[in-house]
Amino acid sequence: MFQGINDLNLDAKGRMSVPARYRDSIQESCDGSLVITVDVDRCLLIYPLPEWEVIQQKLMQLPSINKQVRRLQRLLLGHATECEVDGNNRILLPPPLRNFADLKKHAVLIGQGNKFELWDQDAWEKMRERWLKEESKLSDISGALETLSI
Amino acid sequence: MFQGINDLNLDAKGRMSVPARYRDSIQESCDGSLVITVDVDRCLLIYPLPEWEVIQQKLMQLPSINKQVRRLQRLLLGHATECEVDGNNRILLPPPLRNFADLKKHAVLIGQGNKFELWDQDAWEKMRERWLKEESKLSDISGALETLSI
DNA sequence: TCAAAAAGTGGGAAAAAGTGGGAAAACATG
DNA sequence: CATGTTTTCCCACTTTTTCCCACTTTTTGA
Repeated sequence: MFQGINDLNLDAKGRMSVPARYRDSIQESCDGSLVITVDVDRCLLIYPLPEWEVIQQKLMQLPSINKQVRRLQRLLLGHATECEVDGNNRILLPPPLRNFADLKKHAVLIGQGNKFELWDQDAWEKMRERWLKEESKLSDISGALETLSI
Repeated sequence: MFQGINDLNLDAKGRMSVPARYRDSIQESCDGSLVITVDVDRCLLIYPLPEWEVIQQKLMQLPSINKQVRRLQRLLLGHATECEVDGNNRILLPPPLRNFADLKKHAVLIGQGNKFELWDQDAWEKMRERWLKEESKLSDISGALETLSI
């Protein structure tokens, strides 16, 4: 179960060091084998390999005659790349994915349950500001959130 | 059950000392394991670990295809960070969270039942003034508040 | 009012994490 | 097949984090 936010720096070679607090958990769940792919919000998604395999199955079972499905398959399956954590607890981000998410030096890694999201720092902060503004404008919530008490 | 308001100072390393009156209760309910996350009002929320786990379950069971749900998950799960009370009864606030709530030296800790809220002092005072003004303008209340008797 | 205890605060040293970069290996190119 | 480029692996240095000690201030109770 991944959660929490981490500011981090990519080095000149495009490597990202895995925050210490997730190391044991990653080692245990996938022995350092991760799968990185893209998200429609222009960030990267990082799954432990076994978790990814579940998602992959689900995606492939969808009816690919459907345009929206086909698009999602192209994005997620098409960009999925397996990466290993190296001896210094870093992962090398493949250049095409790095470009997709517009990752420069400053990045943000966010735990999201079964996966991580990796954002360019500027992009993340802008997005977050937008959400907070929209959230505070909503005078009322609807649907699934109506009974949520935090 | 946490209640009450406390002025407190963060030290240069971003540590906050836990007010003496909550210590026993925190020790008992979670053995010093707390989870800190963010609130849409730009303060931090501090839960005893077992309390947080309930919230976490609720959040993860929501349909993440829903935009508003996804946003809430990103904010709450995405920022949730486990922290331990140290030997001197302090907790170290992670820098990304400290920045989010714009916490400087002077802060305010507010008991809110199953959790605490932690505000920057200036932000808290401004916010409170605003609420009081708005409240006095509203001639009537609606919805969930209609049957409340205080 | 004073002394003892508790709470709050500052800061230093050891350990861990993060970072840069070089050399060897693998790959690609003419 | 030789040469130049990229990739991978690993070493070593720097920075950050963690843990703990000690001092100051506040509270408590006699």
